[in-house]
Amino acid sequence: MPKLYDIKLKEYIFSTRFKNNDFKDFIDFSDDFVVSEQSDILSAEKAFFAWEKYAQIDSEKPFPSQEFIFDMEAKLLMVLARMELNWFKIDSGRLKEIWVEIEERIKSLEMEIYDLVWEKFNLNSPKQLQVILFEKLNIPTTKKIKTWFSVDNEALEYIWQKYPIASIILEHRGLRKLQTTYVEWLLKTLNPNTKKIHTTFNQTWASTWRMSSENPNLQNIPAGNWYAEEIKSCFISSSPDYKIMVADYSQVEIRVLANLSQDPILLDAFKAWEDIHTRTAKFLFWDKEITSEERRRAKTVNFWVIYWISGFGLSKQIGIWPAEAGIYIDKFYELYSWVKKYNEELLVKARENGYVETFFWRRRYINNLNDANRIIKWQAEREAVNMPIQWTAADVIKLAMIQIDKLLNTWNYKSKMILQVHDELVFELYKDELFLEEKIKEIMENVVPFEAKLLVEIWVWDNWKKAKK
DNA sequence: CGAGGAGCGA
DNA sequence: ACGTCGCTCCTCGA
Repeated sequence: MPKLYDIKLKEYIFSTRFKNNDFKDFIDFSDDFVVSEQSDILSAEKAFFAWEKYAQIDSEKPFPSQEFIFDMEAKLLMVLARMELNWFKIDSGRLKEIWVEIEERIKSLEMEIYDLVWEKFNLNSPKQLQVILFEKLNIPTTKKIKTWFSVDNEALEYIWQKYPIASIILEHRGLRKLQTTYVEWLLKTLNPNTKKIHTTFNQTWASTWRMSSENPNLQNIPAGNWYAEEIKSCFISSSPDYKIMVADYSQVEIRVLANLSQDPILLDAFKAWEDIHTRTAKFLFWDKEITSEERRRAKTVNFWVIYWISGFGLSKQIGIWPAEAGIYIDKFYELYSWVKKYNEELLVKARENGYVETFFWRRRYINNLNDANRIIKWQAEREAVNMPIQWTAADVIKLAMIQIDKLLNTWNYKSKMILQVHDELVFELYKDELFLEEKIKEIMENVVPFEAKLLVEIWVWDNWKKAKK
């Protein structure tokens, strides 16, 4: 495998000629050309930015595993280039139908709103909406923002029971979002010849070393409500010979936390294949039969406590009083006492060294841990606590992607990896290669020999829509 | 064109 | 003041 800087030297010329996305105008979308040229250009871009970023790190003190990380990113570079060439097929006909359906609903919601206020105004303008709600209708304000009072979802949800107009605005806004950001943007970025979506993966732009995706961003396709699921079902396989396979890391962050903190209760729960949210719920709510509502609350607690959230923040999340939320947080640390100890020691070390490290010794320098301003200090602490978890999770899936790509390529399988969404991989699975499902699950779960084993869930369908968890 | 408000995902 | 990050949309004023 060539080193990243070798790739960079070889491809530098391309990256300077085709900065950013300008190159798309030069691409002839006939198949041969795409495979050879575009691959070079995309790799070049990534190599260029990756090299720049590593050059920065090089100027810092060297640290043990730099070569390992460097090697991983270099290998991933090629994997991403291949993924971008595979593209995701879209059912554009259905997408256009959805656009029309949404448009009709939006029009009727608009009429309802204009009727209620006896006036036409621009619903897309928060400024105009503020005037209508807070001056014309005299609705009490709830949340201050820089300029005046907020009309965001949180504010509207607070008043919708007393003022029905709020719920209409909420629905209207949600549908506009789907229509413009997703349906229209997907149709715009769709390649008309191949009916496929070409996203660009950025390997090195995110400060967290997560990947990002743009033109279009395929990492924030909505899910949950009816229209959102309809949009997801428009992501289809490129031919009837292929299925869409989704492989999803289950609770990856809390499993990573278990392994970093070595908390015995947490480790045991995972080793015994217990449901971790129920485990927490049993402790929070006194060991009786756990209702689904209690499990849901415990899930939120598990999820947020690893982000070092305040009692105030947690209370807003689950709609309880701050004092009660504070009790949940204390309880969490009582049960998983090593997690608390681990976080405290991590912060002590971070203050001494000025940095924190991930499982793979990626390093993050953190400045404001001793800032006199509490707000800034807390933010730095959250960053310090978060980073080893989030970044380790990002590395886990990167390593898995490299191995899976190797598997698919050495045996010349027809199945392809087409997308990464942080803890989820999407494949086109060829009909004669269904056995790859097990192999891929095996790779993903064992790519890092954690004590609390990683768990991967897999779905296979005709499209990207999947059952709600 | 950029800031600000808003909202989607992980 | 009280998860983080990234991408995209729209408006509005310079």
